[in-house]
Amino acid sequence: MKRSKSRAERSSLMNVGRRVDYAVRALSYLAGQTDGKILSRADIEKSQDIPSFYLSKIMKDLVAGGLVHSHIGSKGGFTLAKAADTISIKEVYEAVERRLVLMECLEKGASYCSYCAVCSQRSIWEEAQSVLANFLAGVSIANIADRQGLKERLSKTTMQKAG
Amino acid sequence: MKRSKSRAERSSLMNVGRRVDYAVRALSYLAGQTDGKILSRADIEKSQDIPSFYLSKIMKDLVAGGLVHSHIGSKGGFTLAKAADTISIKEVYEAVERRLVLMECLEKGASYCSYCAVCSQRSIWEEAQSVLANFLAGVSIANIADRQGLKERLSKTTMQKAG
DNA sequence: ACAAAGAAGACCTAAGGAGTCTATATTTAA
DNA sequence: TTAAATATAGACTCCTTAGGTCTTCTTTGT
Repeated sequence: MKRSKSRAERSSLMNVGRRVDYAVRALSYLAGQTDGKILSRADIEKSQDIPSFYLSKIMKDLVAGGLVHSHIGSKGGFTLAKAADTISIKEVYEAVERRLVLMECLEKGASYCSYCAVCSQRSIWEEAQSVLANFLAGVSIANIADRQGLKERLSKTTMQKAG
Repeated sequence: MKRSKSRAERSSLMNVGRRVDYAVRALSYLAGQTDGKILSRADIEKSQDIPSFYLSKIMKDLVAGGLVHSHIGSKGGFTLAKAADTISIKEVYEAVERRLVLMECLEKGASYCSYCAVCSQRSIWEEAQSVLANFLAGVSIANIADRQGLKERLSKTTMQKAG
């Protein structure tokens, strides 16, 4: 019974691409709402210039990761599941991509590289990884949403797209 | 006149894959030689369990990056171009992959994301990137080659492959 | 009942990573 | 002078993935 690989089984390399970008923007936008207002996918997509429908896959991961709540049905949408200052960028990355791992051998061990047991590179990447992970664990969505008054700019201009 | 994209123009995302792994192993192996002995591609490939011919593309990048010297012709091969303790892992990464950049917007700016000017995520990834880059700039091939006596193990056992 | 949402997942395209191989230029050794 | 050994350069394949689009089903508010 063949089944497609889940996200977690796939390549475990660092990839900070559009998914992460969109996820952070969506979460920041939700964080900027007053009294936990429910926002629909289409609303978020429009305000953040995210391609139509693409966000649905990302929000699903954020829901599964416990970062947002979804509200099904008419007038439904999304809200943050916890305070913005308790959502770290590391969490976001891991929710929408995969565990934060720099090199495959760090997850797969000898099944990836038979020299694993005597490898002197391994500890280097392990350290590099934790340096990075610790940094990202220390930055929250609130840090981003508040930074330089982004919240105000967002609500005032509705982020009109630059030329 | 169409030409294929150079490595530098391609996706600029972090990718610590086989290329980097092989490059580090090859350099460590060269570092472990006495009196700058010349080693052929095939020799390095065998000793480090790197797929046949694959190393040629990697060594080309390391030569271009000034990390190794090549010696063409019979009895030719490769030697380090500078002392192992002056070759950082960051240099190696950038020689065989691309500039160390976590998120595309950090290189491409507004051509990647039109919100670049008001983006509050940007500085986060910028900081994360420099945290990582600084760490990798502080680790050298010599650190890896010497670590836990790898040099001795390599020369003694010629790295017999595990089961 | 109906409309407005999310959930789930199929589908497509382009690009990139990994690996293989061949033709050519260059150098050493016999 | 010739043959062997070697790097150089690049074509080529295979497969996976990122990004994006769309459709169908289910749930919910009015």
